[in-house]
Amino acid sequence: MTTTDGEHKVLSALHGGGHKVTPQRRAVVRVLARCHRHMTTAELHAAAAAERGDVGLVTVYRTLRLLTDLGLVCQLSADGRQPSYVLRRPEEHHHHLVCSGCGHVVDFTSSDVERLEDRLARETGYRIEGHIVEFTGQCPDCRAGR
Amino acid sequence: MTTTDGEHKVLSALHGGGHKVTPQRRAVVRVLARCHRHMTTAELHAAAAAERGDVGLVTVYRTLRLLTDLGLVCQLSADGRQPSYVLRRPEEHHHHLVCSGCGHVVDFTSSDVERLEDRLARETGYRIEGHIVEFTGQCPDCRAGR
DNA sequence: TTGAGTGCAAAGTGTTTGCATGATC
DNA sequence: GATCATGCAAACACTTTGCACTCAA
Repeated sequence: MTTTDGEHKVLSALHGGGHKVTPQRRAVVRVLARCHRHMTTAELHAAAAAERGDVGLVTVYRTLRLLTDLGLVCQLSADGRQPSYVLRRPEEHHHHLVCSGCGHVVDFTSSDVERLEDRLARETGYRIEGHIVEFTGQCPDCRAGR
Repeated sequence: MTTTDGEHKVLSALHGGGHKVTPQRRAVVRVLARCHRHMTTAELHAAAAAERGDVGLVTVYRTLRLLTDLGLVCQLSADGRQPSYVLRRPEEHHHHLVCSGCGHVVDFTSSDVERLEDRLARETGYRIEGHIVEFTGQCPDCRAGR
């Protein structure tokens, strides 16, 4: 039963924030930490329940909300209907490039986005509050047919 | 009963595509053409029904789906939960800056996004297929307190 | 005239909430 | 031991679908 860095970091943050570290939360965090794919609530529930039978779907919803509020997890709006989630790895502000095949997520930062934001503020008079910048594509593996 | 350019363009496109131009569709298109705000399905339904009593919510859903498929309307994923919609005004590929106060939408194009896309493709080996780029902020009016 | 379009009601999803039980700190 | 977390079931919110009727072309 190996413990990844990311997993440990999240559990510490939970504990430090006065939140209880329960087996269910461990299971969800472990799943998130182990893969670099984005997952929907339902997928996470299935994976977490495979580790520990007693992880309810409702708990997964509540855990994801908590982790998102704490800034430990990023919510991806992209793709289609349901939001999906990935562990937040870089400390600084970043964006995501998501593989439409396997769901693998690449984090990246870009001064282009900040520059664009400045330009928009200047030209429109808006005070920019936030943005969604997400790219989708096929990763090298999926392009090669696995 | 004034008819805006946008309204006319959309109705022509509908007709040209072999779709019927019904009073209900007219009402939805008119509402969309008259304002530069993004609106949810429910908001559009309320506004369209105010013009003509007999516009059902289901028809609004179906009309928005059709218009989106035809590329006449843009679906905004941003904000919170439900998607919202705006008439597609520029012909070319563009992005949106949305006011979090009044919902006004500014269309813009940016070579920064294309540049970023190229860089990502080069550095990650991904074949980029699409992106979501949406900014939110407060428009000058809303900043001034209306 | 005729098939696309509409409205209604019902069914489908995905998510949240109320409440009693259970486990962490 | 007190409190926060969990699970279940029920409630919710949004969207889609089945079906008979209507109307634009």
